Amino acid sequence: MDRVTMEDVAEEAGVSINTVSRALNDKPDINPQTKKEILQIAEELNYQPNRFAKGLRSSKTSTLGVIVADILNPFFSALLKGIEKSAREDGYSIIVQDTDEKYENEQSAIQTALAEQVDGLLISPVQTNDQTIMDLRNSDLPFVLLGRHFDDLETHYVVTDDVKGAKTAVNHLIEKGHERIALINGPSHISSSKERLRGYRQAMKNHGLSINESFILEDNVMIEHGYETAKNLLAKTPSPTAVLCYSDFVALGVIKAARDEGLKISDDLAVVGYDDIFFATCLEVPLTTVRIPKKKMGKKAFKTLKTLIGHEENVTELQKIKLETELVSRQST
Amino acid sequence: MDRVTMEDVAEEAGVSINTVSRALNDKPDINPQTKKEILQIAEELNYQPNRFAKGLRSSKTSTLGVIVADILNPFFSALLKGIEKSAREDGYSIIVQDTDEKYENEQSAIQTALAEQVDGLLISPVQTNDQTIMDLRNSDLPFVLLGRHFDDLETHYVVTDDVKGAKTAVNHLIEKGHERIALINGPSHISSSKERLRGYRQAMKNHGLSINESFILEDNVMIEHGYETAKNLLAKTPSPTAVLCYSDFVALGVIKAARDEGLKISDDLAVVGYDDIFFATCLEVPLTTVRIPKKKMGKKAFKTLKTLIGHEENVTELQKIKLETELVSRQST
DNA sequence: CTGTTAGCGCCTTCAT
DNA sequence: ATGAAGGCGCTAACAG
Repeated sequence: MDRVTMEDVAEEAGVSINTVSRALNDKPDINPQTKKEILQIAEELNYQPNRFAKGLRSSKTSTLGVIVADILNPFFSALLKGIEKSAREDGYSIIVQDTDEKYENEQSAIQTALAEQVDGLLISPVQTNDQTIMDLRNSDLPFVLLGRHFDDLETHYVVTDDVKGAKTAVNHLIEKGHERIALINGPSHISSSKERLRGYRQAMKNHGLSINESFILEDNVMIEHGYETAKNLLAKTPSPTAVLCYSDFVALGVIKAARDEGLKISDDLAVVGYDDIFFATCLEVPLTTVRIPKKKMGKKAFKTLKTLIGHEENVTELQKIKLETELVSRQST
Repeated sequence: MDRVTMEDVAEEAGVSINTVSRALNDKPDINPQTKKEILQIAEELNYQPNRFAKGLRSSKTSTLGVIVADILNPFFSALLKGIEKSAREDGYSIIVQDTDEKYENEQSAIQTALAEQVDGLLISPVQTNDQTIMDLRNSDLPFVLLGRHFDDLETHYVVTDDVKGAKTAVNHLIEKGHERIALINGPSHISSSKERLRGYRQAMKNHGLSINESFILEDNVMIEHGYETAKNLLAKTPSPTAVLCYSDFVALGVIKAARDEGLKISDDLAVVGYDDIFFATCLEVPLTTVRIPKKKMGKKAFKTLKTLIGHEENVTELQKIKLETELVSRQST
């Protein structure tokens, strides 16, 4: 049994293919009555539009590309979940690609997305190089950056307010009486690292605290835990009494290192994570962390992209969206 | 600047569209020299085949559907990562859908996949009902079950040997001297739960240990931690001295509950997880767990599906693949 | 309001 | 070894 086409429906309804098309696509110029009949018949026959014919004709595919840096990272999984859900609700399919934080993969992923003729693209860029994104801007494919953005490259993006997020976290630590506060940050080429560093510096400065530059360390995102880095940090004299981490994963590593040193979390070393992923609550000492509204962010990114797709070539105003984070205070501080 | 088509290439090369098609698709009946020239020109012009035209003609899409129960679950993320990688290497794109372990979502996801005209489907079924999968079997879309399978429904699948996995874990606990061993299992409609229960029973029986049926509990997969369940379990008298958990997440909940009770992990309560997800090593007491080769499983599932797609309508032999797990012994036992 | 016509870009006969 | 013609299923333009 072959797939049902518009022709089948047309025949059954005794009208032309075109009329069927009008009915199915909510076009004007059709008798409500015929329309109703056609829809009915299409339903009975279980008509499913052929995406490829449609895509070929209209060059609209109802498919979006999503390029994330690492699906295994719960932060991105959660974004993906939000994106998938809202896209699906809106009739879009998503094609997912994973770059493993490697620039060359980003390049080929974007190439692939272009070849796939997606209607739009959501990307969390690797940021070791901005060439691909620049190229992309020169193509006419609408895209929105996800969670990361460039200082010197104007694009649409949906991120969180990382300056503020880090600032709030540091303020919290200062309120708790800490002065020797360290930062184990992500790679400095990533915008969120840069901004969190800014937030950290601002908060310290605002409270008149001097910054020990050796307390500012950088870690790899992919390795996802700051164990070694924290080891180094804790070996310093004087050692910090509090650490703000780039992610909850990094915080895990820090906690492990602290345990090795016989330090008690909170009492001897306060730890603040970032992201608020599931297991933050499950630790021996539940983790204080900066919560990112991940699913919401995914949804928002989709909505934003959809707006762009709607307006097409139009000079749409640049969408620069910063969502708020929330400090979730638990027992690690 | 419009997209480059075969026509453009043909014009540039001074040949017919058809010849270009022959060159680009490695068809016979073409002069090696002209072929070479055409490929050269296609390259220069950066020709990209139009998937939709291609799909329309050949009804092959180079796209696979992947339907997982919960992207947020690191087990599925890891599968996805393996699938994405191997699919990409082979020129396939993947369209991802998430069912949130809900049967109605599975139904619509499969409908969607059908409408999307993917070449094949990878599914981790919800298993509260097998109707969708039965329907799918009656369509001619090749599909492979992922991580879960049905007893009474013959399909291709790639899973792990859950009977053996659980048995090995229980054996390990018995070797350590435990006799009151509990099982906090997943929902009983999921095949892996059923099989792990079988493995548990077999291991206990083989060692002549009697099973306290009240030590066998069932938990929700989505909630992803067995905290409440473990609370109940630990309140029993006599209480178990060891627990095998359905996942590392469940194990986390158990550990938390044990902490509440003032029980020391390993000494007072031995805990074995399942999956071996990242943070299993990062816990205060690193978790002994049954490692599932997740990425490998993803790759294997893709390969299997690809075989089916190759052979098309053919009565291909049923692929029932069970991968081995590995008990990773850490400090929680 | 409805039908006819003409492709979208590609691949598959069938000629040459 | 190459080209011409036709059509996959659909939508958009133009007639009526």
